[in-house]
Amino acid sequence: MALTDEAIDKIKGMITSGELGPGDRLPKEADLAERLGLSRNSLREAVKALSMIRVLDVRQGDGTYVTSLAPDLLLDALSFVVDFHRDDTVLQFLEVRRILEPSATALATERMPVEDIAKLQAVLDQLGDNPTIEALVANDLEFHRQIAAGSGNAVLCSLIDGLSGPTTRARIWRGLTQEGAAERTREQHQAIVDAITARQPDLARSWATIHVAGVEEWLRRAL
Amino acid sequence: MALTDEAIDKIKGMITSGELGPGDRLPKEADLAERLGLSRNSLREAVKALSMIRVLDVRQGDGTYVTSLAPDLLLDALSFVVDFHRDDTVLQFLEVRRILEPSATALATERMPVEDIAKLQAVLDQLGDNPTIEALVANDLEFHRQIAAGSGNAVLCSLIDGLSGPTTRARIWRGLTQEGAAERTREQHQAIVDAITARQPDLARSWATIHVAGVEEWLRRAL
DNA sequence: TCCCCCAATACATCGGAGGTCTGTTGTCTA
DNA sequence: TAGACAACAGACCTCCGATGTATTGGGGGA
Repeated sequence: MALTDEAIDKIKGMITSGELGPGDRLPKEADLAERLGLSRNSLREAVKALSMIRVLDVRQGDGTYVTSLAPDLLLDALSFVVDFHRDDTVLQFLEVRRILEPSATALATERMPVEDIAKLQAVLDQLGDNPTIEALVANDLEFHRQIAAGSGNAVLCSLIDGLSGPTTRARIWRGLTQEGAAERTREQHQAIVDAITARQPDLARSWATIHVAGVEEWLRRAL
Repeated sequence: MALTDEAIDKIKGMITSGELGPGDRLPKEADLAERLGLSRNSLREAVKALSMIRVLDVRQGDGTYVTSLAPDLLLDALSFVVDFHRDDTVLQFLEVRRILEPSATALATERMPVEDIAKLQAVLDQLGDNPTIEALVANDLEFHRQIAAGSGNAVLCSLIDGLSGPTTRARIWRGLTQEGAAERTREQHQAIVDAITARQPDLARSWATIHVAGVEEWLRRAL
């Protein structure tokens, strides 16, 4: 195994063993390099890799710290990864979303406080009459994010959020190529909010399924 | 933005733009560094980060290549990330598993070829009478991996695989075996295989739900 | 024709130097 | 005394040049 990978494992070990907790500061580069028995350059590669996946937070002029290790932070890296995928695998991501999103919506129906439901409605309302494609997509993203957050499960939330990345592009194309899509999306979003407001999980789940399946079906035909 | 991060973005751009495809070889370090306008050391940090998440594959003495970019490769990094989580967030991961695994099992029930079902049964059979914890963990991992693979969705498969990393699983098993849950798990595994063999998706889904929920419930009590 | 050796290639690792950013401290002024 | 400014030290950022090491492919010998 390469020296750098070893260093990564050792730092990982320092964290998982509890020697380093969230928010703790690492020894300075030179000291840590000496302790791990490698050069600063090699150590920096290890630290860079760990900061990429949000495990470490390096601040120039200050020091290197362990992040909060919150699930949403760590799963953030997911969206970076899915960016690399080409159109043919996007369908698989969408299939997974069709599994996750309905469940998240059902959970949100049960757990979401009334005031958050109001915020959800507000998101829908703030969309004007003739929004741009970008505004539509941004609004859609925000809508689904709030529902995912309403599930009360940070892991589920950021997973859905991350998976939505690659499908975003697809939605933009959809908006460009399919005229009635925007209006239908709005209707479905409203139906989901209504179901949540009425506290009917199975109805909310069904609408969410239909909503995602609609995008999926369109994409399947388009490819 | 740091120079290294810029380099990461540029390399990412070279791939997403199609200039570099899966399997392609990158220019050698010195050339690429010059082209991107930075030193070799800084470039190496960028390459290291990208190879961490399996986007690049560096081979000493040969060169640096773009990987296949297959979903399973890229989501592999997930298990690394999951390892950092402590017991309190593991519950959230398990909750997500309880959403994904039943659906994957149901999909596998419909799509899995007969010979793969036989292999699945073989996995269960090859476990002896008094297995070690390591054997249990490995067997459990293999069982669920084969089912996930049977769903025919690589993204779903590696997501499930990554969500309960070996570390997490081992930790859970260590606790479970102390309560003699090994036998119950084996029965549930068998029930899942039976349902798949009978091609009854709803039954398979239910067993999978029960199976995951059992672990989840135990963990909830243990914390 | 086959096999072994070696030179070329490319990544791995190292140590040091100069630059830049940040937080702190000490001083000056109102 | 309170606030603002300047100097300082600590820590990361970037680069350079050199040496070590693994892989590959070609040339020479049997």
